[in-house]
Amino acid sequence: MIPLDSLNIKQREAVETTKGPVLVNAGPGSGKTRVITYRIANLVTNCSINPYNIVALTFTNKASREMSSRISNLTTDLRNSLTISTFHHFCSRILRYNATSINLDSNFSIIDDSDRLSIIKNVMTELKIDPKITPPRVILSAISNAKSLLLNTDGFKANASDNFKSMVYECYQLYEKQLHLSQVVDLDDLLLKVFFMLKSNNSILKTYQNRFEHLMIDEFQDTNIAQYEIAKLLSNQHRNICVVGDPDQSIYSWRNADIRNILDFKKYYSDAKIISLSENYRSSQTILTAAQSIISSNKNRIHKDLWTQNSKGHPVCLTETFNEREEATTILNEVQRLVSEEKMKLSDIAIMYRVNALSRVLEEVCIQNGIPYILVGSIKFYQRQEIKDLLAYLKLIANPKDDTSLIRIINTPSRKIGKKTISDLSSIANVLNLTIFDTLKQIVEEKIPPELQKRLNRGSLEKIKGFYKLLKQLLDIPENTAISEIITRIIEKTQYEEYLKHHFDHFEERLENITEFKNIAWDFSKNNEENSLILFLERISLVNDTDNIDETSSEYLTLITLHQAKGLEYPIVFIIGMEEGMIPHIKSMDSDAEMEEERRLCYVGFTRAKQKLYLSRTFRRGYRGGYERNIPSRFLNDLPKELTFVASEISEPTEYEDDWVNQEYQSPPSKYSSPKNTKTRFNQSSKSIRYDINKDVNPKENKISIGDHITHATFGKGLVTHVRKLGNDYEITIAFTDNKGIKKFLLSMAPITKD
DNA sequence: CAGTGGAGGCTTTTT
DNA sequence: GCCTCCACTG
Repeated sequence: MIPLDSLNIKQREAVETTKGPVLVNAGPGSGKTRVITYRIANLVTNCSINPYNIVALTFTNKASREMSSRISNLTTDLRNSLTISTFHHFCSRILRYNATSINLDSNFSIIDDSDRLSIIKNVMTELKIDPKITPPRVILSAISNAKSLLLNTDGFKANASDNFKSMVYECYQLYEKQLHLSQVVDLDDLLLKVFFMLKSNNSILKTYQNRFEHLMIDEFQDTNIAQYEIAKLLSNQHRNICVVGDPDQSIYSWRNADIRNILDFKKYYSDAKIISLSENYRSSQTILTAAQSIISSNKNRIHKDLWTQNSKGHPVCLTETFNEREEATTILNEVQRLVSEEKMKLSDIAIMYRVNALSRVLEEVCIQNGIPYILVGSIKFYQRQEIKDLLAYLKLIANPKDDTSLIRIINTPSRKIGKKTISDLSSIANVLNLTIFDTLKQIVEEKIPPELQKRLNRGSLEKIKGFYKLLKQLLDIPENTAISEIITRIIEKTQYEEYLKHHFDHFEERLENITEFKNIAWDFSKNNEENSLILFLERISLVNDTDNIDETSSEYLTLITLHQAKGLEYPIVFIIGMEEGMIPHIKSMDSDAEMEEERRLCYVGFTRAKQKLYLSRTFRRGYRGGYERNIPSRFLNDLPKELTFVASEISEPTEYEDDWVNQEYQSPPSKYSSPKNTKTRFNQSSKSIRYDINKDVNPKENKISIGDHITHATFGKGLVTHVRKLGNDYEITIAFTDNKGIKKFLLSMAPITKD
């Protein structure tokens, strides 16, 4: 038996209501994952349900791994037959298993975003749609949106009421035609095709309905219509469906997550038991109250009162700095202080931001200060050019019909097959209604009509024949060859390394990436008995880079976007860029719905913090080349003043500051309830003075500010990283180039000149 | 065909 | 400010 007495009453109710539909409205840190894992353990151990009959669906691989490992901590030996998977993985399996029933090759590959983009660009060219007037991404997202709403081309046509929609419809049709010809699917298809398969094939539907007696969905607020409808279909026989989510943490509506699912759930399952988890185990009272004060301004929301038994904790600290460099320096000083004085580990700390671009300065200052950091998901491994090239070769070996992959590598490494030849080849393929690979085959076997062949001149003909020969050699690699070995052969046959060395400055890094890729392939073969290339490719298509964060390491500071931070927690959280235009983002300002999502995003950020929450804003931020004056984020106005304090000596408005300090925003009065020493200490480490490039106080001071490049008589070139007032003088910190280190000087004494 | 340079663009990105 | 796309030239 699994004891359930460690759960609170509500959690226990959610775990023990095993029959019928259940909706769990779970606030942040209220033990959401705990409920699902205990529920599964309870079903298996206490209710004797066969794990084979249970499925739990998540959104990320990370979440499903976490769930698996937490369940195996509770009970033994049931992970194997349990289905814990992401929606897409789950559907991919169903689709592959039953592919032939819908006229799809079970070797189908899954295309990524950039493949989709290049297909849609071709489609648009064919339809003579100007990509400057209608960006391909717009069409693509319209199609993706349609698929998420379960509109296939026929369904879309019925709704194509205006000019834009009929244009999208034309593109959608051709796009689908190309996908079908290539025997590939996009990520949305995994859901759409499974839905229509289940809907139209009763025997397949019955098989799965019989099997899945119990179905659970994590992060239900993030489901789109397609996912929800699939879940409904699957659970309609046993009706044991349990969904867990938090509408206040819905931050992916721009990816078609649909909050209507929660409302519909209550309507569709009128007998659903609705359980709210409102005790928070994660954050201090102060953090929770601050977060509530942000979210409670949303009008379109179901009211929910969170509470915690945790102590009041530290006040929320707002730091105000002049610009983004000073912001980074101030925050990283505090990070170092937390590590050295408060015995925090770097892995306890995360710095969060709305847009990726904000990580740049943080990175620079981390490097200057020697702080190791992990930048979550910036340049993605599988999106690197060299990896994409090799993947394209692998995909082509698995499925030679895959035109997109073929076109990607037909001239990589260079085989002197240019744009003209490729477009001639595509047009021939188009006329014959064949894939490019089959067209090449026909050409080599001299089976194509001479008037078509004439479109290619003799030179191009020889080159593409050579390419076909190469492809044949790759296709002849025996099927049971280890994937890493296949990669090695591809590299040999195409002389890919020589290509890299010849074409790129930083080829060493690219070679390292390839080695890493081979290692991944090797690991995969080791852990999967069937050495299937298709499964390997599927895994990669459905894996994202966030999955690779190593949470066990204590060595690294985390830099992460607010979106990516959902589902994570850290003892210490910094959120930077609390400015109008940043959070809330400027693009969300003309829509109430989007503004509410920004608020939820901010709420998600706040509720990641367990012990201490720091917010930061700047007066000016160098962003996109400009240097903008910033108004504090409207969300700061919602914070209870008694819970916050401002760690800044530069926030008091002066005569030349007035124009960029928002009139509405007032610095909190100094009677904060914060422990005095906390404030003082933090201020010591951030005693940066306000300096203004326009102000003429001292001619020398005017010359030097953070970010300036200077030359020192002894140490040479360097970058000013910090300026702070020291008596009547200024202490400046300079990071020198050529590994000469970081040194501090008195401005009046230092033999420096500005470059 | 390949390599360069200027113009324009720009949130977030679970799978 | 940086990256991507394309148009032009060798």
